[in-house]
Amino acid sequence: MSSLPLDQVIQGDCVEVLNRLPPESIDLIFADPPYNLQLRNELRRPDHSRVAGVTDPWDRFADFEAYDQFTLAWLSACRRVLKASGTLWVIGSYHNIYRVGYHLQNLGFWILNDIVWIKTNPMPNFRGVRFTNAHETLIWAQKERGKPYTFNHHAMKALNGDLQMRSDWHLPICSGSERLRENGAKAHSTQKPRALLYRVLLAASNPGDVVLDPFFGSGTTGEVARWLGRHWIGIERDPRYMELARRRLANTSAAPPATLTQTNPRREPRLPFGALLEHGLLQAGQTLYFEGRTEHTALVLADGRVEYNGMRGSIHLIARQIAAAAVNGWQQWHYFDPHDETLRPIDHLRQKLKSILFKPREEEE
Amino acid sequence: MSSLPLDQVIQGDCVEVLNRLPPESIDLIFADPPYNLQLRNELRRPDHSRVAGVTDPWDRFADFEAYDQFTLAWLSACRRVLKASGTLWVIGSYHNIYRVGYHLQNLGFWILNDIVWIKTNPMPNFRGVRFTNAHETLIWAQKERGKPYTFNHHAMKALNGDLQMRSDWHLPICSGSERLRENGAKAHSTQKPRALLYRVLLAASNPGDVVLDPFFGSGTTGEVARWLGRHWIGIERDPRYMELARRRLANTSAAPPATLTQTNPRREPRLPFGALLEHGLLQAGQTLYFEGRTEHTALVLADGRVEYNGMRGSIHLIARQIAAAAVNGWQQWHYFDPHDETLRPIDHLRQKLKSILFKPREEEE
DNA sequence: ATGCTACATGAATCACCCC
DNA sequence: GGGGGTGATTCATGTAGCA
Repeated sequence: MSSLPLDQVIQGDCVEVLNRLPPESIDLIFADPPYNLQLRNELRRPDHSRVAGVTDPWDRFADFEAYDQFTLAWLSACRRVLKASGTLWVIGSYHNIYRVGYHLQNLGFWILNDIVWIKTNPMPNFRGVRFTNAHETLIWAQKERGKPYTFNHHAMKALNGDLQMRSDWHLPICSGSERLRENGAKAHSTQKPRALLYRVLLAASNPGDVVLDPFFGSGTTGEVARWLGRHWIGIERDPRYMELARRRLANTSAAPPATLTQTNPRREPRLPFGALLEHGLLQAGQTLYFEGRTEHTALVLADGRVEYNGMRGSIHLIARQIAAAAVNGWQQWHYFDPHDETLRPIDHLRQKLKSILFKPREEEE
Repeated sequence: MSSLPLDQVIQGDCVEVLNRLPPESIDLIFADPPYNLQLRNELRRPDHSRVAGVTDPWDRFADFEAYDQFTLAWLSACRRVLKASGTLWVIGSYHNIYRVGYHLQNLGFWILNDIVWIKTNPMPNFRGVRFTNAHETLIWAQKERGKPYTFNHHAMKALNGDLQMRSDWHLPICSGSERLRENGAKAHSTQKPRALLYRVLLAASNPGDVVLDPFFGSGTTGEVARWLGRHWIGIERDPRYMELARRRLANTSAAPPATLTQTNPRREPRLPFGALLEHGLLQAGQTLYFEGRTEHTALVLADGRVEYNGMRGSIHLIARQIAAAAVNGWQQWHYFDPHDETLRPIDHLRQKLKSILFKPREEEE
C-alpha cells in the first residue's frame, strides 16, 4: 500500500494497518484507545438499577505491562506515519492516560498541551466514596520538539467568543439523537461527541489535510472530518463497528469548502455563536437571513463567523454593516427551522444551548 | 527519630528526612514536586515586558531519566511512611504529571481520582501558539488497592451546595493578599492557593490526623492543616523557604475544634434494630407496617427480629423477601406513633435514639 | 401543540462490619 | 480470612407516556 486510502474505513489491527501505510504521510492523528478500566464488580444505582459498565473484551488487559506493550506498539506505528509537522491527540482517563503520556514522551513526542474535557453531565459516584469522575484528558503532542505545527489560533479564538481557547473544554457527553443505536441499545459503548472532535480538528488541521483515527469505533472523527473538509482514514478492528461507521459516513454530508478558509479574529459575545456549531444546532454552510428577510442572506462559516456579500465577520459585525447602526446579531439574524418551516432569530438557538450548557440552578440559601 | 515531629518544618532533603520517620505513621501526604518545566528561552508579553518564569535551580533536571529517578525516590520514601489507610495527593502539570502517575502506579499506589484544578485566572498564551494552559492536575491515590481510606463525602457535598463534589475544581490562582511577598517580590514562585489545600484536607483527612508535605515550600499545607485541626509535618530543603514557612505558621491560628465535627455517618457507631427495644422506643409485640401499608404487618420479637407471615428474621431480611429486592429495612418498616396517630418509618426512632446516645461530640483524639 | 411526571442512562477502577 | 448480613448511596438530560 504505497498511496493513502483516503476517506475509508479499513478493517484490521491498527498496528498492522499502520505499518502498511507510507511513512510521514499523515497530518493529524486522533486516537481513542481502550482505557483499561479494570472493573471488577457490578455497580447499582441507589434505586437498585444496574449500571452498564464498559466490560467489552477489547478493554481487557492482563496487567499494566500488557497495556504498556499495547500502548508502545500503536504509538510507535502512529509516529512512523505522522508527518514531521504532524500532531497527535490521545484521549483517556486516569486509568490509562499516565501510561500513555509516559510512553509518548519517551518515544520523542513533545507535549504541546493537555486538555481536560469537562463533562457537563457526567455519571455521579453512586456510592459517595470518591469524587464524581467528571472529566477525561486529551494529550496534544507534536512529533518532535521545535518543529512547525498547525494551530489555528484565530479560529479557536473566534470559536470562543474572541477569547483565547483554554485547556478546559466544557462539553456534554454524547447522548440523545447524536448517540448511535441498534435496536434501542447503544451501538458503541464509548461514542465520542461531535463537538469534541470539531474543536480538535478545527484547531490542529487545515482543509485538505489527512486525519487518521487508529481506533475508529463509531466513526465520529470521520464524520467531523467530512464536515470540515478534511480527508480521513479510519482503522477499526471489529467488523461490526467498521460497518457501523461505514453506514454513518455514507449518510454524512460535507460542508461547502468556501466556508473553510483561514480567518482573522473578531469580537464575539460571551456565549459564542461558534458554540451553536460545535453542538450541531447549526452547521457550516447554512444560510442566515438578516431580520428574517430573504434579500440579505449570509453563509455560516466553520469557525463561527459568517460571510455576507464578500465580507466576513461575526454575526454582530456583519449585522452592524447592513443596518449601519449598533445592533445585536443574535436578534437580527434568523435561521430556517425545517421543523415548522419558519424563520427564527438565532437567539432562539442560543437560549436552547444555554439551557443545555448552563441550566440555571435554584436559588440557594 | 522514632516519634513523629508534629507541627514542625524540617529542613533537609525529603528522601533523607522521610527515611528517618517511622513507617506507616502518616495519614495523608500532599506533594507539590518540581514540575521539570524545561523552559528554554525567556518569554515576553506583547508589550515586551518579561514574563517571570519558573527558572529556580530546584526545577532543573538533566533529562527525563533524571526526573524519573528523583520521582521514584521520593514516591518510594513517601510510600514507606504512609499508613495502609493513608492516601497521597500529587499536583503537577503536563510536563511532569504523566511521569509521576506512571511511577506511582508501578509502585502499587491505586488511583482513586484525578482532579483538575481549573484556574479562573490563568496566564494567557502570549504568542497564540497553543491553548491557554488553564489547569493543573492532581492525582489522588491510596497506598494499596481495596484498603479503607478517608473520603468525607458529606463534607464535600455540603461544600458544593448539596451536590456531589466533582473532579473539576474551579479556583483562582494564588494572588493578592494571600500571596507571600518579600520586598515586593513573590517569596515563592509556585505558592499554592489555600482554597485548593482546604478542599484536599477536608476531603481526605480527619481532625487529629497527620498530614505530611515533602515539598513544603511556602507552607500552605501547614497553614490549612492548622485551620482544620490536622497535625502537619513539612519538609523543605531550602533554608530560606523553611524560614518563610516557619514565620507564616507562627502567625496562623487554628480553627475552633467545635467547627470540625464529623459529618460522615460511616464513622458513627452502628445502631442495630434491637437497640430500639433495649431503650424502650419500641416494645416486643408491637406491629410494624411494610411501606406504611396495613396489608403487610409484622410482629416485633424480643430479640430484635420480626415475624411476618410465619417467617422470622431481621427487618432487612424480611423486607428483602417482601420487596424481592435489596432494600433498607429502616426505611421500609413503619410504626404507629400514638402521639399524633400516624405511621412513621422506624428510621425516625433510630435518629431519635442517636440524638439521645451520641450528643454532638467535640473533636476526637 | 403544551406541560407535567415518570423513567432511563452515561468509559465506574463505587462498602464494610462481624462472626 | 472468607462469607453473609447490614445499610448507605445519585446528577443531568433525553425520551416516553399521559392529561
